[in-house]
Amino acid sequence: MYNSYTRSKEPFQSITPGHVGMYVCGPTVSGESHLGHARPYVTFDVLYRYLTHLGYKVRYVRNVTDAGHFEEEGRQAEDKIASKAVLEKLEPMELVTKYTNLFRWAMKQFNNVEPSIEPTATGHIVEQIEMIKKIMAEGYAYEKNGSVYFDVKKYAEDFKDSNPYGKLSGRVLDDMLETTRELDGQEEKRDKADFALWKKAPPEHIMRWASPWGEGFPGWHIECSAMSSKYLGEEFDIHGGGMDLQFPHHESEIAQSSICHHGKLMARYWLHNNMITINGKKMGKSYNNVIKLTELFSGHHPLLEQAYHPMTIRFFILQSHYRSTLDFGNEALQGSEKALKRLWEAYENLQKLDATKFGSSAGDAQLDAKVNKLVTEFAEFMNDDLNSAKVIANMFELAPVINGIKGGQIATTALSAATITQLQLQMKVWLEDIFGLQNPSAAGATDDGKLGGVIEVLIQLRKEAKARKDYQTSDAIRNQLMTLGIQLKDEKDGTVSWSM
RNA sequence: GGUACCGUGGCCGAGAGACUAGGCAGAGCUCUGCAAAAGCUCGUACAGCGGUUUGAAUCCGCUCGGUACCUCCA
Repeated sequence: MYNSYTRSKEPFQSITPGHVGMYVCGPTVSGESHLGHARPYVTFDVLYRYLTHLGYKVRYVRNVTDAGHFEEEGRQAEDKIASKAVLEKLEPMELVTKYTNLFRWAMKQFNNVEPSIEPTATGHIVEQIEMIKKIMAEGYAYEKNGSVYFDVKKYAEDFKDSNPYGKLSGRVLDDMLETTRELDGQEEKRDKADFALWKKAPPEHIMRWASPWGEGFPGWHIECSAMSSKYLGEEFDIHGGGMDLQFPHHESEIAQSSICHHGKLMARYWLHNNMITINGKKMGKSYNNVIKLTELFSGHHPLLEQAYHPMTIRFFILQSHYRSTLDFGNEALQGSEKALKRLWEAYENLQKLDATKFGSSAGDAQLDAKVNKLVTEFAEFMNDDLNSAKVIANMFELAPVINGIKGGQIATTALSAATITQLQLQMKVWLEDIFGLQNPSAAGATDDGKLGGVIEVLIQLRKEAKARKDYQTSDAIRNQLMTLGIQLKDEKDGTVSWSM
């Protein structure tokens, strides 16, 4: 896997054989998650699933940033209606709970496995304060007016041989000191590059805790250092997150942790996913171009031509490499939607094949070898820096073979029973277990399969109409179901299948 | 301004010195009562200009265009 820290691909080797500790930076729950947030959590979910599949016991920690300096989105607009705003004022924890729940709901829609631990920043104020105290005791932080800042310059000098400041993000401290920028609280810092460990809370600030330095709240970076070491130890295997977190967030984490843990580098492998873009621009709050996940699922957004199923999004993400930017577009998403549908139907066709009907040897040795090669390559591609795009490309090369067997264009004697069995197994493992994909057209779980029963009745009626050559009736049934989004297909063997 | 990165056929997107990536859309054909689905076939792309090389989309240089980070950010 590609390690951002060393800027090279490295073979993965866990610190403790058989075990993996993985920390992924979670969301800031001051507002609703958007499409951009889907990428890291799908990407690292697949990594988690893959490592688990490989037999590792993985402890996956993904934090929830629910403390800090933020206001509810849209609040400013509401403030214009001043009197109303007072009445509708939300308790900070209420706000944070609302968006945390919404985030978890969205993760479930994506079929992301729940992390082993999902620690919240507010639940670890004590740990963060302790860590700040330690950094101060070591002489790498100073207090000013109730806020505590990290002394980057001192760290950079003392740790230049172990974990040099700027190594992860490719930054030169001297260059950074030259950038002029007016920032809040800048005048309190000894140096522009310093960052806050603890911030004094102004009277109107919604979240505040008591600390040795007065009432305030933790700086953004300290939570990850504190919580990762608490649950994964001073050194763990994988640290993941979006590329935009590389600096200053991850750089700061490294610095804080190095001081508290005797110069140990907190994580061995640093993985960063690239951004989802929209018209070539990063999707982000500050660009005013976000599409929230709820909007994506419902289709209610001016940029959306239709609603998109969470599995379409998941598949869309997996069709590209995680370190490339991925450009959003209706045409692209619709392409993914159709592609996934076709792939999934091929997969279902495959699982319906009866392996015992295949011979012990392959009638078409060349095709048989090709199939085996394509399947073997799944792991090869995934082992090369998680290239899910290539794995999926192989699956699409297998689809015509599967459909060909079903459709009769390929003889059942062409492939050996062993190959079919292997194909069935591996497709299941990769599609469902590792990629975490699900049938995108599955009927809602609520109808208990009643819909299927109803459709079977209609299929039977249509069959009878067809038998007496009453094509008007049979076509009417088919067409009317089609307008409801249910498609009937007359199969070659006389049966009728349907999909949504 | 500093530091990286990117520019692939109508769209999305792999690849990275010689090999058809793949998907969607489009065209033709086969099967079919019709349709859909499925299968088969097709497009021969790598920003531009130079250079290195037997050979470059892939390496080097320049030009043009774009993005990200340097501030909260997935």
